Amino acid sequence: MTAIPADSKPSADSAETAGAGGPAGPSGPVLHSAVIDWFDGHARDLPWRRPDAGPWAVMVSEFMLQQTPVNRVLPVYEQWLARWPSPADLAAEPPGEAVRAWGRLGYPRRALRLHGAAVAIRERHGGRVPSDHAELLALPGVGEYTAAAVASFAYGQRHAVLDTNVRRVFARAVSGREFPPDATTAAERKVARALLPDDEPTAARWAAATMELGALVCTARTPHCVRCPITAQCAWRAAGSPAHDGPPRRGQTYAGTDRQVRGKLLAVLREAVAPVPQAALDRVWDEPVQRARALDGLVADGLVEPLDGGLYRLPLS
DNA sequence: TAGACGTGGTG
DNA sequence: TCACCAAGTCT
Repeated sequence: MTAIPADSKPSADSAETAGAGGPAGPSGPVLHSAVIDWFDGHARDLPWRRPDAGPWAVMVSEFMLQQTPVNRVLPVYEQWLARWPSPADLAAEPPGEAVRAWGRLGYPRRALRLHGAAVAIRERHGGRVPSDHAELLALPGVGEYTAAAVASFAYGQRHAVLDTNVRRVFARAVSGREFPPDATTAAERKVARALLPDDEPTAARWAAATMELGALVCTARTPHCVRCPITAQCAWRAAGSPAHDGPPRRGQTYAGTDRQVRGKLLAVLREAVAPVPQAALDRVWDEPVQRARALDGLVADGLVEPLDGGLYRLPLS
């Protein structure tokens, strides 16, 4: 079976779409149908995908899902939207409340940025999550992926949505490699654009479907090719599923790092209802230089507010 | 552009 | 057990 060509034309090219199994390989629409039909039968019932989930709910989910598994997001997401059903509701509270409600999701700067995005939405967009990609991109915490995801999932627009799942699916199916490059490349964007269905609703469906395929089937550790709807067209399979070559992929160290210390410090402040004395923070880490550096970093990031008398709390502004 | 930035589940 | 991994963004 012919693998998906890296230079696939958009499906508008009727000459190519007409002949299934033509010389250029599988046509776009065939590929789209295979993945989207699979999605129709296997998509998880996630709250941010339900009809009652508006743009704000989608945006909240996208922030929380950055580098964070679905299962850990679910309970925090539910509480968050119950407490702050609109951007204005969140914007009306201090940023520290967002950090507190973030709980142990990790990367708490996301909470600060989501709060900042809510403020910006109130100030610049009349309290409505913007639908324009450039306006989304201008919000704090919204990068290339999140802007495309919100525009696509919340507003049904046509955007190349390149998250780690989609990048892995394309790396395998199109490029014949086990893993994508460390950082998103122009070549990956080109592939994603080329494979994007022409009409908006189908493109939005395709974006969600390819993400789900990567999350459930074309997984990083042990891909379930037997259950894959496009296994017959996968370049990586066709090549015999070669192992990743080249330099080892960047690992994440954590134990003993500033990140760990920051996490411990912030955990104390999240649980506290009143300003916390320095001494209480000193207990979480015994190495004073690293501890001070971590605390300074949290203050510099706006995650912690220092008060007079050696007291600290989550930020009121 | 490489590295910082949390946390916890898992093979 | 312990690296690896999870819907990235920012500098």
